[in-house]
Amino acid sequence: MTDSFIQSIQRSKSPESSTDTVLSEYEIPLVTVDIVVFTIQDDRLKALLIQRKQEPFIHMWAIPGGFIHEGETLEEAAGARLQEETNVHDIFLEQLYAFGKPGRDPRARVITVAYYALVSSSSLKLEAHANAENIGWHCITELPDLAFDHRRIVDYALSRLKTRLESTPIAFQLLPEKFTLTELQRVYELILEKKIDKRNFRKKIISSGILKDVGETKMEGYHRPAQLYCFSDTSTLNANLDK
Amino acid sequence: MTDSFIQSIQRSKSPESSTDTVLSEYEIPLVTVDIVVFTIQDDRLKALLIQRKQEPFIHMWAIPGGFIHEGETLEEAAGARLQEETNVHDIFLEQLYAFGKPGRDPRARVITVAYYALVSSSSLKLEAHANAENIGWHCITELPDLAFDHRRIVDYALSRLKTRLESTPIAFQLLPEKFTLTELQRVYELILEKKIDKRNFRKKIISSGILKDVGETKMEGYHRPAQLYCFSDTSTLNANLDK
DNA sequence: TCAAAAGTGTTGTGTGTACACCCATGT
DNA sequence: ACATGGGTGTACACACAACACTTTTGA
Repeated sequence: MTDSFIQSIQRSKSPESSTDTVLSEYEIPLVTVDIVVFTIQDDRLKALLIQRKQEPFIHMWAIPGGFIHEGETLEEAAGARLQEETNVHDIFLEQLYAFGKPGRDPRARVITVAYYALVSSSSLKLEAHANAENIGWHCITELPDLAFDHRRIVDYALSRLKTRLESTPIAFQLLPEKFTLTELQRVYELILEKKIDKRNFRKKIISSGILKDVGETKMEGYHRPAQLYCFSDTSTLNANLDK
Repeated sequence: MTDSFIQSIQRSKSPESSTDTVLSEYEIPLVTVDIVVFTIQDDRLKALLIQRKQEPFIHMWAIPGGFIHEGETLEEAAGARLQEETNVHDIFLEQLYAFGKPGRDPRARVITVAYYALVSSSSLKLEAHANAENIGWHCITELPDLAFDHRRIVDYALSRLKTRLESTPIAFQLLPEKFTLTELQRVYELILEKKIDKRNFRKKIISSGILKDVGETKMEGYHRPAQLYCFSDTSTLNANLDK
């Protein structure tokens, strides 16, 4: 995807050149989308990374992404490239920021529109049958060195996720449809990286009215079972401005 | 700028075609920057518009913008295109959002990275010697029909401006270096479109510590002169993530 | 009966809001 | 002396933070 497309552009547009900044002659920047995918797995907040098989940054890890195809909106492109590389689909996406500093891709002028995505811990079994072998979840506290400016993009995605979590109820995107209040609180604690008081948390969440008590309980271990809740209003979450 | 460049691209890349979607054959979207420039003038919040001289949307109003040149960061491009069209320079810029829905420009696939800018009412004498005749400030409550998806961009810029104003002290960018508390309060009222209590406003601003009392006063009319203040810390405002 | 997590209330502190009068100035 | 906007303090409501014990279950 990204790599082979850049190579084909380089071949078709400038066959005599083999250097880095081939496309800058045309003054037409290329545009990609890159996606920081978050999930919660094994009680850790993790991001999805793919190990590169080509230069530049060969063998380094990168976030998934690729070029925008004809007829796609930016958000559709982000969803489609993600599905091609990971098989996850129909997930929460929000545009983060456009990164376009000259030199961020050594081959050409590439502007990327970065997104972040949240996937439920229950739906993430779907990944790992991608084309590449080396694709995996990495704890955000222990990321390897990343290709391009992807470290900066991940850092910004994380900071956006934190602020969003304090203003809108997006935590549900990281949980299965039915969840306990303790599980929900754990999502907040992992993202905000701080302990939260159980009583205050429950009071705030319940009084906000965004939860529905599904009449069921969940047993886990040898102790009192927990009430299951679901999110009541998914319609308010879409923040896509470009449709 | 945008128009002549698209025309030259169309000529050079596809001389036999004279239709709208010339560049989509190459699947390479073009990238522009567009800027919503706000100021306060005559006790109104206004945005800068330029009347188009070409198709499409000829004679309609649009926000300033243009293509990204070689070697420019996105923010530099926004500042440069703005200066070329308006002569304002060194102003506050913040990236808003990337708009890239297919069809938003009928000629070609164009993705725009939108910015908003704030200019001081004292520095805005500089405009109006631009190349075009029809460039001017329009009250945000009485905008004409805008070209492309510019109305949506302006609306989003305004909503971003409101939320930024409640979280960070950017109002100073719309005022001269020295200002009175009443002038500052008026900026808040015009942007947030609501009356603010004078005592509560002054309490909050003063206790936040972001203002410095310059020892001077300002006389205006036949009444008690007002204290002048300036903003104490301009270093915390830059939100550019791409540098 | 024990272990382990679920569930529940009260009190203090700080932040935002509502509200009315005196002050300094030029004419 | 008056008209005009500049400048100030207090009381109430509400949101947030701190904090400890009882309940339910399976083993």
